Amino acid sequence: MAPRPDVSQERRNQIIAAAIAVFTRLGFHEARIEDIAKEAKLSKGALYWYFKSKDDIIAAIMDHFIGREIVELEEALKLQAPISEKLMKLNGMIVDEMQSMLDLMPILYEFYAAATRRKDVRKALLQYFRPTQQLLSRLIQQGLESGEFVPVDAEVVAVDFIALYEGLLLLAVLDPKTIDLKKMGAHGVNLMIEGLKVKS
Amino acid sequence: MAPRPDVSQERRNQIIAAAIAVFTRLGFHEARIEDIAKEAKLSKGALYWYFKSKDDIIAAIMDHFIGREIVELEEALKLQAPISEKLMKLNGMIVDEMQSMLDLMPILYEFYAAATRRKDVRKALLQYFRPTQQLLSRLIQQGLESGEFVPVDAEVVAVDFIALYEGLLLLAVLDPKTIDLKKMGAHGVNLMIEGLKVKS
Amino acid sequence: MAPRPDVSQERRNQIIAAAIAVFTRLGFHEARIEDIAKEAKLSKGALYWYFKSKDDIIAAIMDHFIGREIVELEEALKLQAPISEKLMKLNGMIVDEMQSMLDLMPILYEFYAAATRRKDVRKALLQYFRPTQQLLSRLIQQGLESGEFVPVDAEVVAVDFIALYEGLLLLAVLDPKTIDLKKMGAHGVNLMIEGLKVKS
Amino acid sequence: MAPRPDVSQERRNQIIAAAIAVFTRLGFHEARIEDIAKEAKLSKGALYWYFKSKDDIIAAIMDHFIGREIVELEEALKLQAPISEKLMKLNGMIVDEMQSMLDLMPILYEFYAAATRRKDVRKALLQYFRPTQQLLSRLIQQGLESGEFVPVDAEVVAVDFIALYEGLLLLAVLDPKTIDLKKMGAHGVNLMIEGLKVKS
DNA sequence: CATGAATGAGGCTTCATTCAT
DNA sequence: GATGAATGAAGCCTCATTCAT
Repeated sequence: MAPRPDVSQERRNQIIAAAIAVFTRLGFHEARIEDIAKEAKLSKGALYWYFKSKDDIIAAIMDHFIGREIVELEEALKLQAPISEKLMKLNGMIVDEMQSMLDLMPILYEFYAAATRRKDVRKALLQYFRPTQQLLSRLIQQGLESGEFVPVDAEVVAVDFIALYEGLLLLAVLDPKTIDLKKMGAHGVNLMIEGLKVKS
Repeated sequence: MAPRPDVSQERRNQIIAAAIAVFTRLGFHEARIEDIAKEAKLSKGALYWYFKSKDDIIAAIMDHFIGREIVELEEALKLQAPISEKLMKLNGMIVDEMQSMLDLMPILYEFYAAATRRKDVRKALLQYFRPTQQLLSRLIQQGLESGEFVPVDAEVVAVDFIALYEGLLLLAVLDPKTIDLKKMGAHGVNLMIEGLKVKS
Repeated sequence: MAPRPDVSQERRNQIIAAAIAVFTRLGFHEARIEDIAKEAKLSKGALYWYFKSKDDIIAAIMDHFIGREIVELEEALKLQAPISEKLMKLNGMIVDEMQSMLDLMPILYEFYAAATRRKDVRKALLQYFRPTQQLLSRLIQQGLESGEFVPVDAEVVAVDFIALYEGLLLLAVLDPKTIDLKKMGAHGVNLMIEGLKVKS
Repeated sequence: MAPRPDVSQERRNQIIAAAIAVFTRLGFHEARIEDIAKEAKLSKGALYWYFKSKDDIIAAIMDHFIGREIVELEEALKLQAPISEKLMKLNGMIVDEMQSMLDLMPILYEFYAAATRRKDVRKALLQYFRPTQQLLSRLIQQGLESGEFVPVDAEVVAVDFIALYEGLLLLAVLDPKTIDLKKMGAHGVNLMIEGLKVKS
């Protein structure tokens, strides 16, 4: 009588979660469909009920990454404070988010590797960075206009910020013992912001 | 001391070169031993004469990357100039080298992805960064000691520099049209150096 | 005696019809149970409610073929006319029926192929031919007895007639543009009948 | 020193032969690549060294069928005898050949089934019949021109002959005990030839 | 040293069949 | 009766690796 509730979205999420876990552990190539099925506590066939292929699962994960919301970051712009402080605050938030993404780096790096060869992956990843970059860019632009910062190309500096974050993330992956994302991020960003400030 | 360059070494290099070309084009997983053999104008059997396995070829490529010399960089330290200028100079050299590595990024990123799961790869890659990092670190240290720079943790700043470079490299891979490695690298480094300088 | 046409029988027919359509389009192997279900506007589960398996559906189709009545053909024997004319008339009816079976040839040929390996299928198909063959045989026998035909083995000639029909059907499938079943059937049968007639 | 002789043609034939044996036994669908490999005393991989896919093997078998030579049949035309005798002789040869093809009927009928859905298969099979048909047609045409036969459409009669043969082949497959290809073929052809002759 | 035919384990995927709802 | 999500056995095919020549 009661129509069975549509479980398909739930299943898809369940499979995506399992796939992320397995891909993280083994990488795209080493991970077997069977492994993902087991992790999801489903049969192989069930996976193919919800996804067309292994690649389709990977694509769904990519979307899952890209689709992250970053609304909270917007808040940083609304504070009443010097731009440099806003930037530091924003930086802190970004680093916090990165910290939380450390576990996903194995997958993210597979995407980066794929991006070197596939335009669609490049595009998707760029979308991933764009919101943050635009936020930074706007903020820096504000600093320029308010006279707080020396005249620079806001876009370029925004890219430099992102680059710093991304680079630290990579180094943190390679050497988590030595690299303290938070500390080193703050340090680097601080330097850049100091460099931006007009010398009084 | 130097390994005598017998035929064997020549063949190995020939194979490594072919493997790099093919892996760059296709990635580790998509590349077939057959493809590498063809690229090297050898038979599959010949490859197995010189390398134990596909993984062995990959490992050799890794060594090939790591083993690159960076002696020229050392020169930067010997100039007679303000540290900030030396740093800028060094930066330029590093960026130039990176520029030349852009083609190898597909392989490098596969290594990064592997590094997230394999300690040996992590170690090897760290070795790759270490010399540059130490060079930067020493230079910054000099700046501190000479009073040219504000007191900072030289190690940390060196890492921030490397991170900036690495991050730009990633972004350049994703969006080569927009990202001008040289310009943006100079910009970012310049900001940091400005931030380092003691305000007069 | 007649099986009461309950819902069950109706559903079975519905499924058989769908299966014939799909098998015609795709063949036994390429056709999926899912395809048949869709064609029948039923669910896969429903199909399994009425049939034990895919093979069971195929078997039912086989029965469906075999069970076709050919009562009308019997009429041909009752005409008052020379046997040769009766034969021509019968031939026309057979060819007309074949014409109408052209659409089912894809399935019929799958059965023929199966017949080469399965005795039960062979038996069933023979039953399919037998009535027509017996009809022909009886008619020819009449011709012999009436002295209208030269002495021949009626059974053998009946088989030759059937063979001619079947052969034309095959050729019509392979080359419908060129093969005019009706015309060529009439032509061949006419020749044989002429050959049967006693030369005056 | 001695270059290894090229075994590829040999291997292909070996595989084709094995495939014919297995397909005859099991049919295209039921036959496993593994079965063919075992029959050919090769590994699965070896099959794929010489053929791209299972379908490729089937296509090669098709070609193998089509490629049969029928030169000997041509001889029948050169005899100095009445056309009707030549036709009987030709008939005998065709039936003999068919007799020898009985074992291949399981495969041939799979092709026929496929032909109902695939134009390329139809074309190939038509090529298979064409030479024989043309031979028959020419012979009948001779009979017409010499006044030995009543005026008929030689093409049509040739098709009827072929149809008779094919039909008998089918019936022989279904009921080998009853159907004597040779006898019934001779009988039917004889009737038709009698029908062709001008009544003296 | 070099070749390339041969091997066979193992992956992805399909789909007939089942069964909880 | 009917549904369609779920199962899992089994097939085709790939490709790293071996080895006779």
